[in-house]
Amino acid sequence: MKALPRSFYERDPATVARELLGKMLVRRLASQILSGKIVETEAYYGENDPASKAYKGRKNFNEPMFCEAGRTFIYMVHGNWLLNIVAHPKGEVGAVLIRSLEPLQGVEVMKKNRKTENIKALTSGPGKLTKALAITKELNSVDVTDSNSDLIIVENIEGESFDVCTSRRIGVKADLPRDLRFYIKGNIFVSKP
DNA sequence: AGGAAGATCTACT
DNA sequence: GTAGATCTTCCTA
Repeated sequence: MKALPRSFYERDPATVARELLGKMLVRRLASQILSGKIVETEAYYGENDPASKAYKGRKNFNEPMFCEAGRTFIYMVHGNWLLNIVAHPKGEVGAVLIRSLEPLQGVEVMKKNRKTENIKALTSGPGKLTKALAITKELNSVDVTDSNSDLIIVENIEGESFDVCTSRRIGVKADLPRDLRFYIKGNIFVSKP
């Protein structure tokens, strides 16, 4: 299992968000592996983006966004942990929010974590997928390019193709006049078609 | 101390 | 399908 290189994340957040679609997110637990295909993402910038956590400058909790690309940035909103991957060209600030996954390995564990038998409800939303994969603040700032990490992102199984759709970001109070949300067309695990 | 935040679940009109 | 309560941290006063 080979993680994507750091250079993948050292580009414009929107580009990274677009290209993360179809990649595999792998969560390594003590006894098992949980994984899912990334089907929905959103890009966030730094000081020029009013919706970004980094908008009001560097704080303790958003520290990772200002650091090396290719790490996680996890924070709590409305009682849910949300998973971001730090992504930006060197010297800039930005991150990509993982909004939903398609479950691949460890579905039974995910069902237990989510307390539901409904496959469609397992990972079809940013707060849901973190519960399903047992992602909490403990995984904040983990390096997803290091194959030894408990959370990594790897290249997709080859040969799969799909159409990409874009839209405005979801749930954002003050959005930029751009489409910064990307998702796989027709995938049932996308939170909002 | 108080309120806002990238959301989710439930229960209804 | 929409509306409301409630989820848990971190920020600002």
